[in-house]
Amino acid sequence: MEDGKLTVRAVERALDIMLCFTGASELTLTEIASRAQLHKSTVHRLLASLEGKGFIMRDGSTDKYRLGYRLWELSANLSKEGDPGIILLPEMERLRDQLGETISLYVQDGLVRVRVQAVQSNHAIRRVAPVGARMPLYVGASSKVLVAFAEPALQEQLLASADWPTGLDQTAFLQQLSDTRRAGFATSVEEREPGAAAVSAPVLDRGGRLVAALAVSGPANRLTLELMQEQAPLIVEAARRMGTMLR
Amino acid sequence: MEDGKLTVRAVERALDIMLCFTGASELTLTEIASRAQLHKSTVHRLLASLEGKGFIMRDGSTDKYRLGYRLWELSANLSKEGDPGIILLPEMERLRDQLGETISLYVQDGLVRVRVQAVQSNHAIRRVAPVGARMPLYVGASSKVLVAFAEPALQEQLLASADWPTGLDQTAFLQQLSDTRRAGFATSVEEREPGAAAVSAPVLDRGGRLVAALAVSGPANRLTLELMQEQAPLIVEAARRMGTMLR
DNA sequence: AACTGTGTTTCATATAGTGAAACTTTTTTT
DNA sequence: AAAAAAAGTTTCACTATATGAAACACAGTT
Repeated sequence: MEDGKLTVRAVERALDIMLCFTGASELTLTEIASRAQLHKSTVHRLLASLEGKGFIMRDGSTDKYRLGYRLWELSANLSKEGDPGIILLPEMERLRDQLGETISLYVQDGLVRVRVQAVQSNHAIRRVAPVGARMPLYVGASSKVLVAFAEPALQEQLLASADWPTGLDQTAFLQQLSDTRRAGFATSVEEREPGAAAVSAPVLDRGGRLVAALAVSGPANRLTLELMQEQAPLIVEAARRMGTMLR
Repeated sequence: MEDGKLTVRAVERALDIMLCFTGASELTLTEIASRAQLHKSTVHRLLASLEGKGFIMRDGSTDKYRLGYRLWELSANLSKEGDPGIILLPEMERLRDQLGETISLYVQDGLVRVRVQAVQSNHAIRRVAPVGARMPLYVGASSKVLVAFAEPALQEQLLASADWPTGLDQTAFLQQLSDTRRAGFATSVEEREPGAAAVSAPVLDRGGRLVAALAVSGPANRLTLELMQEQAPLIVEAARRMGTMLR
């Protein structure tokens, strides 16, 4: 073909089908066909293969397709001691106790970020509600970290996206990315949410690949820019330590 | 071919390659080829496809292949609020507080089970070490649950396995599976570990599919058979509630 | 330098995946 | 209830496409 890659089309299509489920919990065959730009019968065959190995399953009542638990089983292989979301929790709790603010962990997914783990500043009860929340990659400290340390292709994709907010300056954004790479962390004050501020540092695996962004967030009147600059080394260090826990 | 399934061979092979990583964190191309019974060049092409989509990555220093973080991202789609290992934690903590014993969550993976989450009876510090531990599917309360409620194919595979322990009666094992299905839970006393006992109940998703086994374990002198029978309904109910939290 | 072990690329071959269309089942509309 | 529309599934001829042998590169050993 035209691209120089030595690759298997059927496999890429099957993986694309799984990627269709980012943001959508269940899809019908025709929805998948339309999203992945494939013919119904092709999708049907690929789904049968995915389902047979447990990567896709069907909802008993709605008969729609959804991701299978095999993915969870395999993701337990990503860190030394099992599920990364679990293994990174103690370090996040330690940081929360140290700084007294809410700690979040984000991963990039397409052109959004997903909060995969969080511990609240409130010491009493763990608020699990916001885990799973999806936010744009355009604004916020963690977005800057996730884009700045990602592969360059993501930046281009993001800037070229049709969803880029009108009135958001791309040159300034690029400058912020460059600042983030140099400093090793990013801050944001009332970018995504009025009255909120955050500091964020990258969690890199042993190969130096970006895995997630660790963020400390709180009310802007408490988390001043000065305080965040001061606390940044602690957050960078915690993120570094979390990286070493991954395989 | 001989089986009636309409499926795509290349895709099944690619998925098999990912499944090679259960128990092994990193593998070389030739190791994968040998495990999956495929030719080097086939594996190479399939790996290139998997790597391109982030399902496989290469370790920077050793150059070996390992699973990619895309799997973790996708597994966040499996429960309503993100990573299942995280979302199920509060319910496990509640049960621990109620019964005062260690609570574990196991998923089946090939012919072993993996502890994907645990909360210790010790209230002070969460002991994260045993998460990720792998145990045989032949013995223990959770093994019985995982096999009893799995698809019948697993039972056959397990009984036919070359690793079946000599001196372990298959008829008795099948009887225990049948008892487990009828009762809705399983117990074990000093089966896997001397001096230890456990009760286990299945976590089923809304479609009734087995996802995991929830287990309460402790010293056999405290967890008598009578006490476990008495506590079983609580564990069954907690496992049921956990199932409803999954998508 | 010869050697075993990796990972990678090339290339002829026919297998194996493809998509149009036919067919069945389910859901919606009349 | 009947008709129509949509979703899911299977069949099948075709050739595009994945395959594996072999050859190539590129380490690390001896």
